[in-house]
Amino acid sequence: MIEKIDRRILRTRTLLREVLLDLASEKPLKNITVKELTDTAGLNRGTFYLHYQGIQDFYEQFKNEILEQFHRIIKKLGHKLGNREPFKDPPAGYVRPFEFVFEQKRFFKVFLGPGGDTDLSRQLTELINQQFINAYRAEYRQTNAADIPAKQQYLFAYLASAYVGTIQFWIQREFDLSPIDMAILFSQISRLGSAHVHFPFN
Amino acid sequence: MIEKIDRRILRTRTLLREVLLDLASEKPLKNITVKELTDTAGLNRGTFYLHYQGIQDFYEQFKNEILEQFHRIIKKLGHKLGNREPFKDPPAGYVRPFEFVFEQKRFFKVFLGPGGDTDLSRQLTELINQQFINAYRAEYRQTNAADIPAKQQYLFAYLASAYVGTIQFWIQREFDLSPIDMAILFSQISRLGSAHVHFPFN
DNA sequence: CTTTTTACTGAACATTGTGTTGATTAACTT
DNA sequence: AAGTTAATCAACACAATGTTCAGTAAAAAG
Repeated sequence: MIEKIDRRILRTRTLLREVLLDLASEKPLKNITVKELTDTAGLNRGTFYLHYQGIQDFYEQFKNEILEQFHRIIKKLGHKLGNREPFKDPPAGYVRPFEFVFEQKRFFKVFLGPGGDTDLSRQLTELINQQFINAYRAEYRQTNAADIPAKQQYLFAYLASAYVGTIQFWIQREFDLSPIDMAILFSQISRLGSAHVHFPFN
Repeated sequence: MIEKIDRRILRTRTLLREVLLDLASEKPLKNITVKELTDTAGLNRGTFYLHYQGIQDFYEQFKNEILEQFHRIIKKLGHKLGNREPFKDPPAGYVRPFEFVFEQKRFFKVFLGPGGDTDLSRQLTELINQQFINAYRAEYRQTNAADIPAKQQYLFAYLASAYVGTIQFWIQREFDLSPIDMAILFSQISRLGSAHVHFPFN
């Protein structure tokens, strides 16, 4: 069932997001005000409050939408664990997350970059971490997550944060590698470890 | 030459920090105001502005002091790279960073946890990343950092963010492992990779 | 095309926190 | 004990917030 949303609502909401991403590339998120947002959008300040409880709520909704999309993408690749071999020709599912970040580059640059959001990085990491845990539980038929050995959990936390951190570095370098290369790169490092990785002189 | 600082100055500054860490364990940093800070500290609001330009400056100074201390600790261990073997009996230098985090647990819980600081995680990662780069330059007699192969740089970014992420997870788990165990854990995962790590059942 | 619904506007309002200032008091240093 | 300086108190203008309500414009429904 498709909810029909008033075109005016859609227009102002997307406009506000566009303006936000513009403003946020000049100054940290925390210094952006509702007044500034609506002024540059040419909207009445009151209009903002018809849609959001406050600026915090505005960010939250924006983030949640992206997080949901990201979640839908990564939950497909069920068992990242099984494959112990690093691949040279990555399955599409492993490339997709990087493609998504690239598609939403304006968002990620702002929210994941300096002066960005306090929690997005953590939230992404947590999402990926959960994915690892789910895969582990499926493989070892472990009912509840608390039963997973501590060090195994640390491994997942390690990998998840390395994953997000690598993406952040990728953004910082203005996406100098392709999504495919990123998928290969990550699989190589994380599976082989720093001691066994040797890159051909690219 | 040791600068003698008026005891009153020292008292109010440390008091403000204490109060901050108290308040911040109840609510996100961004919702803490100067008024709230000084009220609960029993200080006049004007006094705050005798010491800091604003709340942002206050956070900045606090962070920078910790970052400097952390920097002093990790710059000692020159070449994390050389050791390709994971160790079971870690050198003191590799344990020290974890000890430091543990000593400053109140600070790190607040600034690195949910509702914490926007940039500290990134700044720590950057600090460690630089350490890797320095070590690499020393080893390969590479004069400037830009000449380091891209994928090598990605490896460093990967490791640095994994390092910080592991610490964050450690904090989240209320420091369930000892600093020594953390040092061992990190060296094992990062050197062997997820494919070759096998933890004894504990 | 007309009617009805509803999103946006404009302006006002009280409230809260900010950053600064100047005179006074209290505490520390020498 | 004298001199210095940090903290206090109260007041100030200022800016952003969140809310309200009557009026207008644009969409959806018939």
